[in-house]
Amino acid sequence: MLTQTTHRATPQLPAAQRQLPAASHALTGQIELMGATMPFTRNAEIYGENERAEYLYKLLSGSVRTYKVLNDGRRQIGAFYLPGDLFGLEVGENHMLSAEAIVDCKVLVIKRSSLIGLAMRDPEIARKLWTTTACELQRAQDHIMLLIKTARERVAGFLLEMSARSAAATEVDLPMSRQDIADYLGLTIETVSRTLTQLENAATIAVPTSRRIVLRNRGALSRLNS
Amino acid sequence: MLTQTTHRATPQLPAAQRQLPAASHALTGQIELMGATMPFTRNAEIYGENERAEYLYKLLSGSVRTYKVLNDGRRQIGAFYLPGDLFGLEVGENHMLSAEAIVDCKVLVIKRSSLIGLAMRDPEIARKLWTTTACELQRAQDHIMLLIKTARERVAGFLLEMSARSAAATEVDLPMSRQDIADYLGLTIETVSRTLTQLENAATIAVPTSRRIVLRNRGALSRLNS
DNA sequence: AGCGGCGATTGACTTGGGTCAAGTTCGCAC
DNA sequence: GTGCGAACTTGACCCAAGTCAATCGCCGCT
Repeated sequence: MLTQTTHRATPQLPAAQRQLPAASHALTGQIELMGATMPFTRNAEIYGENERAEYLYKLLSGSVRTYKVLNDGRRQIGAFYLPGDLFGLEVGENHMLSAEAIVDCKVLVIKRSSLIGLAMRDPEIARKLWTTTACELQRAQDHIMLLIKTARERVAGFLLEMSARSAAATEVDLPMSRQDIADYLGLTIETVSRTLTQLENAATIAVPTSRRIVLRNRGALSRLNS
Repeated sequence: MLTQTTHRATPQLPAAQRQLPAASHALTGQIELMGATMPFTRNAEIYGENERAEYLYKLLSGSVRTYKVLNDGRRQIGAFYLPGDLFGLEVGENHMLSAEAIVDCKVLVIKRSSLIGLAMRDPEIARKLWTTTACELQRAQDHIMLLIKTARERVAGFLLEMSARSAAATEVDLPMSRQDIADYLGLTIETVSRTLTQLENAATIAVPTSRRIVLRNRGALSRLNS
């Protein structure tokens, strides 16, 4: 890789620590009353890539993954969504990724057309729609930065990101499988597993159960996170 | 990687062939009259990561790269912009990436605040701002899909993308160096070079000069592009 | 208790792409 | 022309992560 000579003087906080302009806070008003709450069971499809984007979704409980599948079967997970997150908002007619429930979920479903109609009248709503899309863009750009790093850096970054998004300070409860993590990070399940045990051996984390991770040395993780 | 069993029935066109909702067409109206045209010389910084985003930019001539630098010096190029493209539009206060002129450029510079003021009054403008951001999101998501592929697939995807964006059908004139391409694709300069000669040996492309590439077998490239 | 079965871990081996080090080509200044 | 430097290419070697395969551990079922 390049050794860039011109460096910015004001380094940005790493993605995992930075407070994203929370999509969860946007669009919380009377708009939500326009929606109906729907349940989805584990692994159920919420919408598919290229389907018409009739609705916007707000996750009430459970967790969701969005993804694309290449025609040779490789899957790339675009994002994980946790309760409070908005997802599935599109500007164009169609969804760009598919969405599935990782575990049983409750989702608030909001008609896109009525929201856009509202935005035509109310610049405040229009701005919130725009902000929500910008939030996704930020997420995607952080994701790109993850994908150019080493396996250890990617896993560290992922753990910090999940930790920043969950309530508990030092303990992360992962709703997704190793396969999901691997497909999010562009690694194999074996590499994710090996990297976690490496970090555990280095006393950086503890893994009491496979879905529960304790951050024992956040500094070390942040250092890895570049 | 995963062998996903549930496949969508309606496969999407690969990114390079799909017609993006062209940012170049958005926001072309009286708004442009609000801007002043500015020249930038080769390698000049147009704006820096984390700087206040006072302006939105429309490239009139030349080409531009946006990028981030990790604190160990690795650089990731976020996008290349060609004449007609808009860049540097932010919803938040600050730029998320830095932007530099790849060659001497002429850029139309538009005040963001006046544009946003206009959007408050005119829902048409508001929607165009939103669409422009959605366009960047699409680009970022396509970029993510590139980064999980093999070197040959990345290079093929890059060539198809550049070809789709340039006027000439079978010939691509690259404004950027091998280092820029490498930092865009998450590869090293050596791997990019080797991959291009591989493709040349396979009669898939021709490389009359290092900045000029002839697509001799677009089908083969598309097949690589997954 | 015993039996599957699935997800996760671990091990042995392979390989694609990175690293380091020469060359080569091209453009430009003199 | 000649000389120089930057960009690019090529070669030899190495290593991080992928592949393939075996094993473990946990949970639910009968």
